[in-house]
Amino acid sequence: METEYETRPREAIARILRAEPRFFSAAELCARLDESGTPVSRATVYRTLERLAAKGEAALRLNDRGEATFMFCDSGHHHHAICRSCGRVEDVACGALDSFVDRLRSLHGFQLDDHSLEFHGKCRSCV
Amino acid sequence: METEYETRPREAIARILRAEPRFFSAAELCARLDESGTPVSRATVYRTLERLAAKGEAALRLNDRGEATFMFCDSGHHHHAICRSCGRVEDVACGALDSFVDRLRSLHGFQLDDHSLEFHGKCRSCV
DNA sequence: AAGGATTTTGAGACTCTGTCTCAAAATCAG
DNA sequence: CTGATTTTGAGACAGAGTCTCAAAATCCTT
Ligand SMILES: [Zn+2]
Ligand SMILES: [Zn+2]
Ligand SMILES: [Zn+2]
Ligand SMILES: [Zn+2]
Repeated sequence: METEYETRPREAIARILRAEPRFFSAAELCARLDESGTPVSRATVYRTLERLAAKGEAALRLNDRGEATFMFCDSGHHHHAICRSCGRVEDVACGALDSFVDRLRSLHGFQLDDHSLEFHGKCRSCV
Repeated sequence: METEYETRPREAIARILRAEPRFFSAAELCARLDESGTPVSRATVYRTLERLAAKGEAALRLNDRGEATFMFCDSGHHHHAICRSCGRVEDVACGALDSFVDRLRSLHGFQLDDHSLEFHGKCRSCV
């Protein structure tokens, strides 16, 4: 068998991710965990995040420095609008990309099977 | 004054980038340069790519491992369709994102000022 | 509540990407 | 050719992420 254990490190990480709708880097999480009195090793932070992402419970995003960041997130297909100043993330339903798909197929013979779309700006409280 | 010199390393890098419409990582370029008999140090490869990107002559893209990759590219705003198997890139004009912009503003009070959009699939010769 | 099979963790070594330094080499104008 | 200026390369360095393996935690069974 392959049972899953509920452990203190995993709960501490989930608690931080649950608290804010924004992406956290592994380093950020380590710092937060240290502050909150339940330190967790880097290895475990990475393992836990990877596990959450694999289960579809967290979204993985590379920030502009190429660092992996994670956020709790619905599993269905959608996109994100990220606030430049506070990092807050709004989910955005996908749609209206059909024109791109059509154009690419007819113009270049390109067969699309995926896309990534992300918005940047200022959220209501940061404008 | 601040003159720009034409040097062998810069020309060798430009020659490789010009040859294929796809993104190259610094490591890839170093390997190619070694093979082609005009080795260039990593430092110089990075400096040259950074310089090209700053001048708007090359596009910077983080691949799925967070590594910086570069490609010669028009400077105006547009997007890319990238072939999963051969890496070939087709430029795609931007458009049809107005519905997203409207929805975000009215629904969340989010003030958009930028976006990134990328397509993945198989190009004509790889289907 | 104790024992034991199984899963998880942490410390630290390690790899890899990318940056920085500075003396040596290349470029170019005069 | 000479000399001022720019560029390069070797290697030290920093930071993200991976890996190992013994020790610790979890949970099931008795
Ligand atoms: Zn989301
Ligand atoms: Zn979508
Ligand atoms: Zn382009
Ligand atoms: Zn666009």
